[in-house]
Formats: sequence, C-alpha cells, structure tokens
Amino acid sequence: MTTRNSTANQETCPAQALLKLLSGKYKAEIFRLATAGPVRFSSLLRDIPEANRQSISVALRELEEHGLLKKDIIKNKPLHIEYQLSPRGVEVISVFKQLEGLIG
Amino acid sequence: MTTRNSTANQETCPAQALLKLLSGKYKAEIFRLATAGPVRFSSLLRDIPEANRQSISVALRELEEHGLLKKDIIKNKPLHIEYQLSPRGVEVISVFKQLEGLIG
DNA sequence: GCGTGTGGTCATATTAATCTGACTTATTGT
DNA sequence: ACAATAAGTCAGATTAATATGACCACACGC
Repeated sequence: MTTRNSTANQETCPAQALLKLLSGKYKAEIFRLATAGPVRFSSLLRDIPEANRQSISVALRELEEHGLLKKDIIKNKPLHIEYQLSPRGVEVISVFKQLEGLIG
Repeated sequence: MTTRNSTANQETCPAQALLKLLSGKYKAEIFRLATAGPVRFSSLLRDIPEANRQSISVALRELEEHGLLKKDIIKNKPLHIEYQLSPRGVEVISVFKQLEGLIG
C-alpha cells in the first residue's frame, strides 16, 4: 500500500479510535456479559448465539490488545482461559452506561 | 433479503445501535466541528480533507435521521444549509468527552 | 490410542462501509 | 445567457468487517 494516506491515518478525534474499537458487532454484548464475571471463548459462543468463532476470536484479541480485557489461563481441572475486565475495561463500562442513558 | 435474521437484528445491548451510529469514519470529527458552531456540507469537505462527498452526505443524513443534528435552510444571501447539534446531539458530546478522558 | 472438550486458526465467501468520478438542481453573480 | 457556488445524488469500484466450514493443538478420561 506504499505508505500512502499517512496523513489520513493520524487521529483527528482522540475518541475515534476507542469508539471504533468498541463498535464491533459483539463488543458491547461481550462487555455486558463480562460485567457479570469472567467470560470464556466457549461461553460467549453459547451466550451470543448469532455470533461465530472468528468474530468472537477477533473481538477478544482486539479488546485484550487494547487493554480492556485481561486474559487468564486457569490451570484448574478443566484447564481453560478466562477473560475479565481490566481496570481500563471497567472504566469503559461507564461509557456504555451513559450511552444507555441517552436512549430511554 | 427475505426478512431473514429477524432475531439477529433485535438489539442485544441498548447502547449498540447508538455506538454504531457514532462510529462512522467521520462522525466524531463532524461532532467536534459542530460543537464550535453550525457546520455545512461544503465546510466539512474543506475541514476534513480526507473525506469525500458521499461519506459526508451519508453521515449528515444518518445523524439527522437519528436526531443528533438539526438541518436548517438559511435563506440569507448565499442561500445555504446548516447543520447544528440538537439537544440530543449536545448530550452525546459528553460521551465523546468521557471517551477522550479514558485515553490520556 | 481414541474420542471429547476447550480454544482457537486458516482460507475463503459474503456483506457492509467507504471511495471515485460523473452528473443534477437551484441560486446567484456578471 | 453563461459561469460559479452550494448541496447534493447515482452507479460502480475498492476496502473493511463479518460469516462459514475445515482444520489444528493440547489436555483429559477411558
């Protein structure tokens, strides 16, 4: 892509990047479920029946990379992986709350 | 599209729809410019040089349809059209502010 | 060593968002 | 009458997001 549009990529609005990160098709729902406790790949697939593996996988990776979710490997009996809200993730909850307030 | 996915369309998270509306490529920047006063189609094209007519047009229409911008036809000398934040639009500003706060 | 559960990846479609360039309609200036 | 400005629309191309189905690796129970 010949490094074109190098200017178009720089953030105009600081909120833009975060907004885009949060706006994925299942991100809001993942956050919602994560507020009730740690979530797992398979539990999300169950709880969001219209979602697919790929999308859940991408969403979890993006949210983790941006520090909103924390990934934990649980070595207990059925060894598995849990994702929970990081401190930054918890902060984001207030944004969702505010958005909900603007609707009703 | 044979009315399929009627279940997939129903909102899971109430914030989801609003989040998606706000996450368009230039929406945040449009809001930012609109806080400084009424904006116009042509002024947005100038002030967001990387944007194109179509995208600005679609963004303005969507934001107006969802009641975040108010469209005014100004009959003064160079007859033109202005878009300004509606009361609901002003409320949304606080969401952007909060998002910005989560970054720094 | 075989099947099951968990947590994915990969290549490939399909769908949605954005871009491009040509065109339009109405108003105004000369 | 002619050109310019303002605010778009439209068809078609490109790019990004999401979906589908096949596949993979590891741990565990049997």
